[in-house]
Amino acid sequence: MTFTKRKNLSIVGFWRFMPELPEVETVCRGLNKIIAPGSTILSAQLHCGQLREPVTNQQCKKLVGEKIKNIYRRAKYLVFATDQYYLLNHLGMTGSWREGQDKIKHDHFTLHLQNGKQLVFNDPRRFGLLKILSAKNLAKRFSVLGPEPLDRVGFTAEYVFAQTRGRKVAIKTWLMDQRRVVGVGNIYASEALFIAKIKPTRVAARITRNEAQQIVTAVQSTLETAILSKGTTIRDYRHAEGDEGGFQDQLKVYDRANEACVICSKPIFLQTLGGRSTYWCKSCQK
DNA sequence: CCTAAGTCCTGAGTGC
DNA sequence: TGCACTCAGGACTTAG
Repeated sequence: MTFTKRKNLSIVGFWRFMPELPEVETVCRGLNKIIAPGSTILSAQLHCGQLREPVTNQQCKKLVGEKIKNIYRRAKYLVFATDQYYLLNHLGMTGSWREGQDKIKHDHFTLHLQNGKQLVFNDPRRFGLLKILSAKNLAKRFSVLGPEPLDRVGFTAEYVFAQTRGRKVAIKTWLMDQRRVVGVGNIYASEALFIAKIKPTRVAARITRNEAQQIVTAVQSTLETAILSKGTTIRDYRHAEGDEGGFQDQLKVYDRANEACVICSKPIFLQTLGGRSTYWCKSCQK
């Protein structure tokens, strides 16, 4: 492992983990503690404008002098709300924020705050996103997103049942479609379907009303437990210092190909579904 | 060579 | 024939 261990980390740490909803939520809470109770931006420096969408230093300069009122999460996005603008950020696959004065490889953006702290966005694969938007344009971007999975009003069995009618995609692919419900990525889709005892390959339209309820309950309990564990840290970053998630120890199927099912002891099956690694138990999930 | 957490785009297909 | 929508597959990128 060539990963450089980070020392003297703040609460933000050097987050390197799977950015699905629980991870983004964890990052969001940490960032809010750093900016609390609200910090004015002294400078906003771009080091690389080639992320998922191009961004220019000139656009970033609009943030200078703005006060960050709060940072919130919508879907897998982070939104830094300032007086006049919204800094929209997506972690992509490998994006992370840390507090620190040092500069390392793949640092793309630095915010200097009046409280003396610096927030740095790092993203090796550059699948992440940084955008400075007006309220109107932010709303436009978010208009395509489905309900928050932890919203008991928007994400219900009735909703899942209705929205899966006529859908021929596999239920796992459906769950990961951010237009249907947000925040569920490849790890938690496998995990939630294991809890729901439904096989990931099931055609969405064949989900029954009762199964829709099982899916809603499983998605919510999985995500809430993961948030309590501060997310999942896995693979290359497993040994990184700093704030590390703990949910990887609770994964029941993801990354456990051929290992014993925690329920029936039969080997966990790995298959590619919609181009993504999918883990499930052929015995427990129907 | 393979794999990887997310999203966006294209093109083929379907149904009205 | 359009039009709107669905869905599968690939592309983007770097690192191990």
